[in-house]
Amino acid sequence: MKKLIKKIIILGAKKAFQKGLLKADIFPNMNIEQPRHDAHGDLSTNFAMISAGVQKMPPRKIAEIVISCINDSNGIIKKIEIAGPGFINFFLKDQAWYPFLKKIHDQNKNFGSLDYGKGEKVLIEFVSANPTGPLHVGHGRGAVVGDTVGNILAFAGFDVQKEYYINDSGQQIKTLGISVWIRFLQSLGHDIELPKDCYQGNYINDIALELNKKMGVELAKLITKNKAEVEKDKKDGILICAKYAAEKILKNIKHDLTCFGVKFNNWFSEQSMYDSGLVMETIEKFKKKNIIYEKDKAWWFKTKNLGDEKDRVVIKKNSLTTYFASDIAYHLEKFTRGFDRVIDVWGADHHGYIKRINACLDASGIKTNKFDVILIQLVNLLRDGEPVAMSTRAGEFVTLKNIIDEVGSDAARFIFLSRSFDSSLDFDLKVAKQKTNENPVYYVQYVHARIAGIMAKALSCGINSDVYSDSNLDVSSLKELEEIKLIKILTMFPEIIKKSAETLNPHVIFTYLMTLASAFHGYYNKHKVITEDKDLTLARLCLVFAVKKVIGNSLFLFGVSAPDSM
RNA sequence: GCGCUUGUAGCUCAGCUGGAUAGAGCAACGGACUUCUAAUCCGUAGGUCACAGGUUCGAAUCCUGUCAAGCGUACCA
Repeated sequence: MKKLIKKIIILGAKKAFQKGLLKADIFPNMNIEQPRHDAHGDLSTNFAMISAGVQKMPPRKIAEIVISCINDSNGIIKKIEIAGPGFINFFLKDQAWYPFLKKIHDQNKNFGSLDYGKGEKVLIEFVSANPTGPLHVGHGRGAVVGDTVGNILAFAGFDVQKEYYINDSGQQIKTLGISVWIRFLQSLGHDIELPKDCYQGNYINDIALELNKKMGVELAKLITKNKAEVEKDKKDGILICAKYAAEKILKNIKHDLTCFGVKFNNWFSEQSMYDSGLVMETIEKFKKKNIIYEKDKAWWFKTKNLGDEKDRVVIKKNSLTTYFASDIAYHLEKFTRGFDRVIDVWGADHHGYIKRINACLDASGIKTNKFDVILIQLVNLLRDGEPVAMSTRAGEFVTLKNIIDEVGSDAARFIFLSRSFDSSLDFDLKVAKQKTNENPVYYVQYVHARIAGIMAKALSCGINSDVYSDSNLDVSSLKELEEIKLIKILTMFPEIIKKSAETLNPHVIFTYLMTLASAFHGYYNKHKVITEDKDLTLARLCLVFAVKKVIGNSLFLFGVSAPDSM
C-alpha cells in the first residue's frame, strides 16, 4: 500500500514538473507512514516538507501543487488533506484494503516472506557455551534470540546456517578433567580437597560417580601415591575424565537445546582446528605478513592500529595459544567456507572482543560490515519479584532445563523475546507460569485459539474454511472501524519482517504481535463473527482466518506453538 | 582514566535512520460473561522523555557536555 501511494505521489510530482508548476524534477526519498492519529488519515507523507529545499517553495504550496496533479487510477483514495507544517494525508476507501486479505490467504504460510536477502549466505553462531557445565538462563536468552534471528533471516530470503562453536580445547577442559578426577578420588574415600578454581557443581559429582560405576577399576589403577601430582594435566586419569565429562555435558547441552526447540545445522569443534593445524597455519600466515610479531617472548597480533586499544597476545610466553588465537582462525574460516555474512550472538560482557575480531578481519581484507555481533544483555532470574540465588562458585544455580521444565518452552521463549536484546531482562518464574495478561505468550496464543474456536463453530454450521479463504470471496461487507484497522495491521506484516531482518532484532515482531493481538481481542469483544447475515459472516471469517495465519506465521518464527485450543 | 550499553508514567518496558496531541502492560479505581473460550474487553487516572546546551521549519529520537547505573579495558576462557 505504501509503495502504491509513493508511486502515485511521484507520478503527480512528475506531472507537476512537466506542467511547469514545480521547479525541479528531483524528488528526495520520502517517508510514508501510518499516522498515530486517525484524524491524520490512513497514510501520510512528508514529501512536501523534504522537497522544500530543492523546490525553493514553502512545503504547503508544494503539497497543494502535487495534490492537484495526482491521478488516482485505482480509485482507492477517499480524500487528501494538507496538514500541519505540510504533511500530505491520504484517507483511503475501505475497498483499498480488501485485496490484502486475498493475498494473505493465497500466500498462506509464505505471507510475510521476502526476497530481501536475495539468497545471501549467512552464518549465525550462538550459544557456544563451554561444555563444562549445564546451560543457564543467560544461555537461554542467547539461544532463543539466535535461533529466532536465524528463522527471521531465512524468512526474509537469506540462506541461513545456524552453528554452535564448541570450546572443547584449552584450560577450561583441563580444569573440568581435574574437577571430575578429584571428585572421583573423593568417591573412593581419598582425603583430598576440591580446589577453589575447579567446577563446584553437583553435576561434577554425578559424572564422577557415573565414571566410578562404569570404569572405576581401570581408573583407580592410574592413581599415583603422590597427591601433589594430581593437578598436573598430563595425568591419564585427568585426560580420561576430561574427555568423558566434556562429551557427557555436551550431550546434555544438545538435549536441553532440543527440548527448547533450538536446532543447529552444525556443531563446530575448536579442537578440530588444532587437530587439522588450521590455528597454527593461520598464525604463521600473519607472522609472514608481520601482523603477528614477537615481543617479551610472546606473540602479539597487531590490533592496535586497526581500531583496538592495544595489541593482543595470541601465543603466550609459555608457548600455549590464547583463546583469541583460535577465534581468529575460526572467524576467518567462516568466511573461507563461503559465507557472505557472519553473525555472532554474544553476552554483552564480551563486547570488548568486537574490536579485536574486526581487526583480524580487517587485516585479512574482509570488510567488517560483513560481520555483526548481537550483544545480549543480562537476564535477572526472579521468583515473585525476588532474585533467585545463583552462586556459580557454590555450584548452586537454576539451569535452563529447570526453567523449561517449570514454565514450558513456549512461555520461556516468548519471554526471552519480550524485551529488545539490548536491554536487560527480568525473567520472573512465577509470572512465566501465570495465565494472565502479565504473561504475553498466552495473550497472543489465545488469539489463535479463539479464532480456531470460531472456525470450529463455523464448520459445525456447515461452513468450510475453503469457502471463506477463496480468492473470489466478496468481503465488501467489512465496514466496521475495527475491521479496517485489523486489515491495516495485517498489511504491515511484511514490512515488520523486513525491519526485523535489517535490525537483526526479533523484538520488532514481538511488538507487532502484541498490537495485532490487542486489536483482535478488542474486535472479538465488540463484534460477533458468526451471525445470521451469511455474507457478513463469510467476510468476517475471511478476516479472522487471515489474522490466524499471520499470528501463526509469527509464532512459527519464534519457535512458539500456535494452539487451536487452550 | 579510556571504551561500550542504558537512563521515558509509581513499577516493567515500547517508541530512537528527526515529524503532528510521547504509547502499552502491571499496580489503583469503575464497569462488561444467558453469547464464537472473561487466559478477554471498555473506561478513569498517571509525564520536566536524567540534566544543560547545539543542529532546524520541527528533537524522546541526531551532535556536544554533565550526572547516574551496568559492563569491559588479562600473556583468563
